[in-house]
Amino acid sequence: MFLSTTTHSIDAKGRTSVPSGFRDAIGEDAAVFLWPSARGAFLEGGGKVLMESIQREIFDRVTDGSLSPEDAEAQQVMLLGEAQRLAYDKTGRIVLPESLRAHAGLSASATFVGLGNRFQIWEPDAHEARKAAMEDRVKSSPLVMGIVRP
Amino acid sequence: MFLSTTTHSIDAKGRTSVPSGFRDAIGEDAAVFLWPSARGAFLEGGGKVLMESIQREIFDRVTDGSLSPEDAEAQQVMLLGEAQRLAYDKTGRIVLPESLRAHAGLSASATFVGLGNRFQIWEPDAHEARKAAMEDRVKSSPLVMGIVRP
DNA sequence: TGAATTCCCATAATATCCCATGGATTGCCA
DNA sequence: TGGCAATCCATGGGATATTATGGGAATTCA
Repeated sequence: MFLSTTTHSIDAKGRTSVPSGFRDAIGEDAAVFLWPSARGAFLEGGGKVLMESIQREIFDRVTDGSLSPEDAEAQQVMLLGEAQRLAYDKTGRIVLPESLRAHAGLSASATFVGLGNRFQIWEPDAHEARKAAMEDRVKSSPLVMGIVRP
Repeated sequence: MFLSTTTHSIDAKGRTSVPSGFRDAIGEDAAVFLWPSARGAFLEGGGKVLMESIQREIFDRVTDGSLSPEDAEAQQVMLLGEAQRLAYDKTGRIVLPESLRAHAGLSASATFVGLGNRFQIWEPDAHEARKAAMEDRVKSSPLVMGIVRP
């Protein structure tokens, strides 16, 4: 499970460390999958399990009729087509390709945000701003804590 | 799994490199299978596994009645009949036959787009245009990233 | 024999590996 | 429970391996 938020530096070679907790969550296949979010200037990602779920969910939704074949292909192009598999080395680092860095406006450092089955990568300042917005929203949203099924 | 989008040059001999990530996804049988798409000016393709799935799916759909024998034969003629098996050499290159290059309008370079279990090959500019259209479609499409079933 | 195709080698750029370091945390034991 | 040692983690830098691609030699086919 991808949890907590940490910021790591991006060195001259474009390398950054995948948080060690994230690596534990990924397991066997020592790689993260990243793609530019269609919803904003940040990256979305996960492990092999997530990519396979996404692939299957798109397929299943075409089968059950909740997604047209055209929409499905659009999703595949923008998500699978834009995603990259980045294997990390023994020290847990990946090289962030220039295209991904550009999409998220990353330069000196990157903030990894765990969201359970997936995670996001933000430019640190952008994440601060977005977190403030999220905080307000939580205050006016239905209570989640306390009604979680045991 | 076929992922990400990369553009490779086509040299004077008609050669182009199969993206290294695609070669990893293909495995043992060092070859790609390509055919002209019936849906537009691009090529569709995959590995041996994909071809076998397609063959089986056509068969199964005739068996369960969701495809008439006549439609099945049409699919076979246009897909299996037009497909070519292209083995890549030690450096990972294939020669794109003239007929395929013509169908997709390829000249100096080719854009490989990974879509999970299969991929497409586009003329780079055509792919740019198509991607822009897909982006719009994704924004108004029912599937929202971030709610993928765990 | 000529044209096309396949094979092999060369190269530059890039990505990956490996070792090293310092800081922080954890564990251990008196 | 204080403090020392061991471990883990993030990160820097140099060495090594891969990748994409060009060009020439060898082979095949008609």
